[in-house]
Amino acid sequence: MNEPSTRNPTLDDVAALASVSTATVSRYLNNPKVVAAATAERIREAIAQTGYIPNMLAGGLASSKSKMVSVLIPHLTDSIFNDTIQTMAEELAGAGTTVMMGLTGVAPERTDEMILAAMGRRVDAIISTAPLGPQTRELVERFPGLFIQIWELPEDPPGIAVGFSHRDVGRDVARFLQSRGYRRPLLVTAEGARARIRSDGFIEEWQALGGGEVAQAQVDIPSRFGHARRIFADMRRMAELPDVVVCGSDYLAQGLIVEAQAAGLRVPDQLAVMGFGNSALAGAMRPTITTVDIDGSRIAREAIAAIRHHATGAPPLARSIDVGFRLIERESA
Amino acid sequence: MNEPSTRNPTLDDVAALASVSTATVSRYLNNPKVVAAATAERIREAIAQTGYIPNMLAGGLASSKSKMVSVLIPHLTDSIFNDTIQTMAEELAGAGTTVMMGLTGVAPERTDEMILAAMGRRVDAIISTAPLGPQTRELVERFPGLFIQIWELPEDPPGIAVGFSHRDVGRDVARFLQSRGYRRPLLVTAEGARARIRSDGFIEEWQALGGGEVAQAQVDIPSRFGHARRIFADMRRMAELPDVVVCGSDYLAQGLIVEAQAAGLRVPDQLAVMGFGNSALAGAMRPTITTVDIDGSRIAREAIAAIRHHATGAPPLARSIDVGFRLIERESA
DNA sequence: CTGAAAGCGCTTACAG
DNA sequence: CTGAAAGCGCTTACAG
Repeated sequence: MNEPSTRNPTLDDVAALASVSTATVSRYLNNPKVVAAATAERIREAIAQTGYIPNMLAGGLASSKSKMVSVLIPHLTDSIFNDTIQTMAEELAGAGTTVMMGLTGVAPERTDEMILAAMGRRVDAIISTAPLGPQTRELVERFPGLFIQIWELPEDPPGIAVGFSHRDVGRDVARFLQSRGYRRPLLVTAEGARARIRSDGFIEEWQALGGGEVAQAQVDIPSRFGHARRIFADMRRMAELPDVVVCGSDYLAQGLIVEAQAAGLRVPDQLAVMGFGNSALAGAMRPTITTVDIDGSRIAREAIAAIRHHATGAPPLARSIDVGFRLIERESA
Repeated sequence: MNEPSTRNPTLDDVAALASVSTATVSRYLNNPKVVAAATAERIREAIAQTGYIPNMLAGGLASSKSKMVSVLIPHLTDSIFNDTIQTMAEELAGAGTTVMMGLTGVAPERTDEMILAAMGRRVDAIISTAPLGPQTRELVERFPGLFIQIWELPEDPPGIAVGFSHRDVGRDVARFLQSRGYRRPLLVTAEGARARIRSDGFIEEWQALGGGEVAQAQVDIPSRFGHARRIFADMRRMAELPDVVVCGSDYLAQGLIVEAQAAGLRVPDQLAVMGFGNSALAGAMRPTITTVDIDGSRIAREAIAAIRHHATGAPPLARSIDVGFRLIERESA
């Protein structure tokens, strides 16, 4: 039961105990069906007896497949990406691949650092939610694995992209709100390229449809519940109150509903609120929040499918995968 | 400018270009001050020219220091651990260490899998929020790195523990609520060992202080905003309405406030609500949420300090680090 | 301050 | 189906 155990058992120990070569043990580990049943049995026993745990650093070095994937997100708290990451981590873990998490924050140089770190670990893929600057792009071009940009669809992605059109989201929301009869929207935009594109899309369509001026307010990224107090306070100082507030996240939308109600306004009658992301709370809030559903799990699954496809050596099936979005009408707008 | 670049540049390429041995380049990379200034300069240039990115798989294998840390949490969404993970990832990244994220879910066997994966990658430390079963414990005992259990303080942790006493939290909350004059608490407990210990502490103290029966309700883990509807509906069917609901998270507390208000109850006058975790929304909600603050960032920093200390080869300074907690009185209870 | 060389623990053609 | 052997790209005593 108790080995001398001064050091970790290695492949050699297992091979010796099973009276086979290390090559055979390695094959058993990576592709069990190529070894004879009787041999496999002996190896299995030897592994159990030694308590062998394969050293994936060595394996990765020898095979130049690290079975690691780097996932880059700006932050964790109130993150709209959580479903994507969660699905990613779960599905990959099932396949023996682990997720290396990189928090890029808002500063673009952090993204470069994290990509460098990922490349240093020879990850099989980098999945990034961060829009790339020109410098980062150069770096990524040298990455031998698969680079997947998610949650947006740039014109000319360095690797492949899995996401949806933020401009179309903005447009659809504009069309929806006008058809509902709203006339004085307030657009609360977080810093960041994607939010800006949604806003542009909104304004474009809003005015193309004959809508008037669009009021705007800024919050820092990510747009959170806590932003609502200031936004609402500022709003009350406007010459004319907006009739609908378009938020960059369901969290902020929730915050605005709370503020409005605390001030005695009925939602949506006196103030409508629209969210983004369809997080779980959107359907559970009172009133339930009208929002835009993004299938974050599907983004993860498409990314993983692309990674698996890439692993076969085949060229990508598509450079851009559009998972679309769905406007969900509920009570708040 | 454009190398032939059929393969990644290696240490050898850099060494050759700088006319030094690979040993010297390696030293420059890991401990720059031991190489002569002039040599360092040549190496720096060679690195820039080749675009060399060190292969940390090889480095880790040779040095048996992977510069990776595995962080195990049950899930990402609405997670009370987000601050801890965020701080951890940020501080470690600054030191060139990366975080390998393991989502253990609720099933204990997933935890074992993730620990095995971490050991296979020869991580320097495993930081886990999951309470350990006997089987896992055996596994952990063989882990040569530092095992850190966080968010709780078990009697006899396999490595070290950084957390606080959940029992004391329960007791303090009981004492606080009785002193505030509440008499009919409803305890909403999530599944999971820690929540149970807080509940036990609460009930113990509540009754020691002469309080009567404590009503209880169950939710699955983690306790979320969305649980509130059912809990509130069930509550209304109780013979006598509770006067305070003690929640396992601020999210659930928020949900109950929303439900109560939607039903026309004033919080806290007709129904008080108490949260747990002091997430950002607790201070921003209306009414603001009375809760228990856990300094998640500090837990991360203490864990990192322990890892650094461990790296020097010294024995741990303490097996248990209690970061405490703070009851924060706000408006909701 | 620097170099030659062994070694870390695997994988993978190649040959049988 | 299996083995011998080279090689993956680093680090680190050891010696100078």
